[in-house]
Amino acid sequence: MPTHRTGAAHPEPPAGLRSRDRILWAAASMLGEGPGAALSVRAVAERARVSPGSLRHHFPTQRALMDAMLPIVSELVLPRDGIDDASTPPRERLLAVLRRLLLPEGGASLREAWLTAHERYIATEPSQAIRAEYRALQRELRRRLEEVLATLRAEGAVPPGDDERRARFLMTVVNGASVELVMPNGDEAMRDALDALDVAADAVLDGRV
Amino acid sequence: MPTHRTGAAHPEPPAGLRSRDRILWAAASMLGEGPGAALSVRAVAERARVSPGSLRHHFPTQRALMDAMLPIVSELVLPRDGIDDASTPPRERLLAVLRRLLLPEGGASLREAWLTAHERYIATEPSQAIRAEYRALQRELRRRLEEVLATLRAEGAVPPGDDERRARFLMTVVNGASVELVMPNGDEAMRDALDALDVAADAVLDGRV
DNA sequence: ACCTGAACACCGTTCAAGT
DNA sequence: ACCTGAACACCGTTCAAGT
Repeated sequence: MPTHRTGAAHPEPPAGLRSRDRILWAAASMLGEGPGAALSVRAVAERARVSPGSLRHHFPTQRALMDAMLPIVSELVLPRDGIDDASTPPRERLLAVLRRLLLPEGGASLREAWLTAHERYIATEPSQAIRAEYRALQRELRRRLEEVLATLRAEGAVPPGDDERRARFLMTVVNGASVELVMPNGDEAMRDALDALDVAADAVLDGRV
Repeated sequence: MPTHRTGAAHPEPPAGLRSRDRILWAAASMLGEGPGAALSVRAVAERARVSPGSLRHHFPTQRALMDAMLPIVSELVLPRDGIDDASTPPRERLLAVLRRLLLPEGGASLREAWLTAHERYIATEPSQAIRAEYRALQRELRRRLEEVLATLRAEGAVPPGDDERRARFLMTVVNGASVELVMPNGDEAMRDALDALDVAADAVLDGRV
């Protein structure tokens, strides 16, 4: 029985794209085709009209390709900021903050961030200074989250309550979602992570926390 | 360069075991060896002193083998104590399950567990088999969580709703709390982690999710 | 029924060779 | 620097053939 590789009806990369961008385009178009679209080297390379070797030249490992895709995907999913923009609903503004906490700024790789954090804070017994550094960082992030909650509370979008506790809870959920993104979950990981943020945001906005 | 298959020092299956049980024994012993031990057909078959074909005869798919392993593994991690004991309040029972998910059984170190998970799933590019293993394990844990939710729902302690979504959310919170326990937070970390579980459990029990 | 081992269609990665 | 395509060492699965 012949293979399914009939050469038919593959979407073609837009003309004028450089090889590297054709690869990103191909991977994006395949991710967009829903779960089950395996991002295999050969499948992506074929759609990008590029050899496997060329793909490997631009993205030395399959993981590197995935890491390069994350910012692109999240850019499509993430709304713009505007935390003080009272014209956008409070829920959207809170979610935007949580999503930005979840995904590193500037297209940095989430996996890189985890490798660094692991090395620095877990693998080797952290020194007193490093412990302090970590805690200061966490405190700052929580402080900013509390600010956002205070803003929303001033608008009446969040009922009175313990903002610090709420912020801690939201941080925990963000951390959990982050773990699940860096673990070898499937293409549905991003959807699940964002869904967890939705649930947490709703719990806070409804004064359930 | 020669392969690593030196034929050396593989643990031998206990004598007198039937072929099917040798396979389960081999898979269990490999899971117990920590990172890098992929549950591939050939590796398991070799350790079980059985051909790949024979393995496939007893377990028609790799997924079937994993499914046969999971109850064994998850029983070690998540013993189902008094989940059906209706004399203790539902909230306490749910919290007990979440806390057992948070903390490794048998006094094992949470940090050890993280080091292993990091090594196995993040640091080195996980193979297809290891990815599948991780996802199967997560699926099994979530399934057990759904069972608990269904039990509580049958008692009227949890309003009707999407139990799978709730289970996913609870897993995310547990993961987040776990990260915060292993990170160099202060002595308040345990209090905060347990508090996050409280918040999440309340959100679910109140039908807020 | 149980088991063997070769074969098939994949996979990610490496690499000598071209431009 | 960029790209090719073959080759390597895996993977899960199938299957004719044996007992």
